[in-house]
This record gives sequence, structure tokens and C-alpha cells, in this order.
Amino acid sequence: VNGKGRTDSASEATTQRLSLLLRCVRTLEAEGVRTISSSALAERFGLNSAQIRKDLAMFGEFGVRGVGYHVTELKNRLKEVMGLDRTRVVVIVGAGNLGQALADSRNFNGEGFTVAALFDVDGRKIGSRSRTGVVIRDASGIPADLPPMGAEIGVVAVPPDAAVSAAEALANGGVKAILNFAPVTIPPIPGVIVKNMDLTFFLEGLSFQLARA
Amino acid sequence: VNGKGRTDSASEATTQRLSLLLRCVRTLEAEGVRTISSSALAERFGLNSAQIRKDLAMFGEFGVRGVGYHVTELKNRLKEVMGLDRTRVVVIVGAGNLGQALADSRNFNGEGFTVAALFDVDGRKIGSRSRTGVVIRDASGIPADLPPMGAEIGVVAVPPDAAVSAAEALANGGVKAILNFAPVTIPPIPGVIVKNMDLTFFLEGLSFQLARA
DNA sequence: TGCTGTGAAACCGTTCACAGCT
DNA sequence: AGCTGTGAACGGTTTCACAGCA
Repeated sequence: VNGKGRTDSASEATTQRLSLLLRCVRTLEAEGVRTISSSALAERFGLNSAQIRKDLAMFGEFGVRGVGYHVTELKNRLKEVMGLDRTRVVVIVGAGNLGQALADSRNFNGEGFTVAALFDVDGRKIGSRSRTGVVIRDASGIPADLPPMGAEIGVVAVPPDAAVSAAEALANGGVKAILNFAPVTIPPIPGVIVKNMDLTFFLEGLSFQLARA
Repeated sequence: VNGKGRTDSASEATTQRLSLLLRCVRTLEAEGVRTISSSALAERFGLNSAQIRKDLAMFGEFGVRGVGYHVTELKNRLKEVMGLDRTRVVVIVGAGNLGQALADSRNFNGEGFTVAALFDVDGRKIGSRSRTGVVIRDASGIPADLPPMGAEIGVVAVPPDAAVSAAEALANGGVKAILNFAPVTIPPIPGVIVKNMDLTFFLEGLSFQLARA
């Protein structure tokens, strides 16, 4: 809640739409488009113009009546609102296939994020590096190692039975948000945002839809 | 829509809850619990009992008044309803880090799914196998190779600019559902269910929440 | 008595439609 | 004239509360 009376909720769905919107705006900017109306945006990317306006209105008035939105300004405002105007440090627990894939991925590096380290319990992996050079450290050092790195986001990419303790170690190390890939519900941790990205749910969701098609 | 007047919608949220419920029920079964009421289930796993009953009621009446649900029966009914009582064949396009991680993952194998093949354009990878033995084939053979495998689900794990054509190739090969990991919107394909699992959205979502905490 | 299944109520997010600014 | 920003209507989902069955 801020002083101007806007900015209340910001639901899950809104959040996703803002990410999508940012991607669209980047595309437009790359094409050299200077200005765009909510309806043109909606038509181009298959969205709803009223919803775009509602979503944006949450963060102030940065459209120009009779004209639309200035593309570059819109992009910067979105990045700012989403906290992408600075780089956040990410650490990943679990240097298995998935953990290394994430550490090396474009998503987890450029544009607001850097992966500072991988952590694992496997002595053979500790000390080596991922393909793009992210160091693999000993998982027992998590609470002590994170503060100097300034890690804000922790990713859990370990087997199910190790997930909860990995999350706790990350929380002890001071991360403020956790992205969990293990098919396990992480119990709530005070002061930490936990987001589950359970791949099982997505696959089972598809299966479910296929079963009733 | 079926003959008994139930089974209409089944929203996204419902679908996810059913997956979660199945996981909970499996846990209970492993603990040897024979029977459980919706309120006990709700309390144990932090859910809402009325919602559990509503979700289940969509698929018939399999609770016992005054008692609750029989755990094993509930599990079997859920598996059936979600189409997990048989094994679906999955193929993955993109044998990079992520593709291989998925091919070898527990999620994508046991419990209703098997990964039959990986596909890639890189000649050095073609013909080799993933760590757990999934063959890597030439991506140009997708449309021809899929039908004999009986592939129903395709996973897109390629760089952004190759994602749309990968999805089209999968559709031509006859898959009925696609799970897309590339940060690109796949245009709708008639007769194919497309689900986007954009990792960028999840990370940006966390950043957004951190920015306003 | 105890719990399910379900109509009714409350809630939330989306869409509509227009007043008002440029 | 054109488009934003927004109050009001709508539709869907969640929660409540209870009738009815074991």
C-alpha cells in the first residue's frame, strides 16, 4: 500500500501478465516502434486492451491520452516496477542435471539475475564448475557462504527428500525468496517467499486434459 | 460433459489441486492410513475441506457419509480421472542441459509417463544417449519418427528462435499436447494443447514480489 | 453422531463502457 | 478525434452452512 492510493493486490495472474507485457514491449522496441496504444498491443499479442490498461494503472499513469504509451518509457517503468532494474544474486542447491541446466541458462543470467554458485553434497562435484563456469560448493557451507555473496534468491533442485532441509539452509543463509523444483511442498518460512514450480503438476495437468478431450 | 450432469469445467486451479491431492493421498497410503475425512486431509496438508469435496464431487460420489474417503480407492479414482492409469509416451526436442535433465528426471518417467526419445539438430549429439539411456535422434526426423513411438506429449526445450518450428514439427508428428520451456509464446495449434512453463516468468515473479515487500 | 454432497453467499478477477484529458 | 484511466456489470471460483445419508 503506497501513498497515492494505488498498488493494492497484484495477483499471481497479474504478475505473469506483466512479465509477458515486458517481453512484448522489448520486441516492439527492437522493431523500432516508438509509441503504441493498448488496443494495438492487445491485437498484436492476443491480449485484452482493458486488462493491459488496468494492469498498468496499478503503478501510476504513464500513458498519454489520445496517443498511447511511449515504448521505451513503458519498458523502463515495467523493469523498475518488477525490480528488474538491478541485478539479483541467485544460488542453486543441487548440481544435478537440472541444477546445472538452470545455472547455465540464459533465463537465470542476463536481464536482472546472476547465478553466483551451485551447491551440492557430492564430494566428487564440489570444487568443479558448470559448463559456463559456475563454481560448485559444499552444501554444508550454505548458511555461511550466502551472506558475502548477497544472495537474494535460492533455487531448490535436489531430490524430494532433501528439499525441505535445502530450503531451510537457504533461509538461514538469508535468501528472501525460494524457487522450488522438487515435487514436495515446502512448509512456509516466515519472511521468505516460496514458489513451487512442480514439473509433475504441469505434466499431470496435460495428462488430465488429454484424458478428457 | 457427461451423462450424469457433472464434469463441466475443470479449471486450471482445480487441475493443480488434483495433482496435489493425489500426492497427499499417496503419502497417506504409504503411511498405512485406510480412510480419511476431507477435514482431516485439509488440516494435515493445509487445504480447505469444502474445496476438496467440491473438487472430488466433479467426478462422482466416492465418499462415505459419516466416514470419509477410502484412501486406496480415492487414489485409484484420481489416477483414473487424471489419465494416469496408463503410461503416456513423451518426446523431448532439444538435448541441451535442460532437455537431458528432463529426459533423465523421475518426474518424466515413472508414474504415467516415459520418455521415448530426445531430438536435436547437433550432429555431434545425434546417435548418443542421455545419462539414463534415452537415445538422441535427428530433429529433422521428428514428424516421421513419432507415430511409430506413439508419442502423445512433446516437450520443447530448445533456444527461443527454434521453439515455434519445434512445436510445429511435434504437431506434425501427431502429439496431442506440448509443454513449452522456451521463453516464447507458441501460437495456438488446432487440436493440440499447448502449455507454457516459462521459467523467466517464475523468476521475474519472485523479483516483483521482492521489489514490493 | 459425523461426514459427505451441494445450494446459496461472498469474493475476486475480468470485461465493458464511458467520462475526461490531450 | 483518439486513447487512457476507471466505475460498474459480469462471470467464475472459493467459502459457508446445512440438508441428508451411513
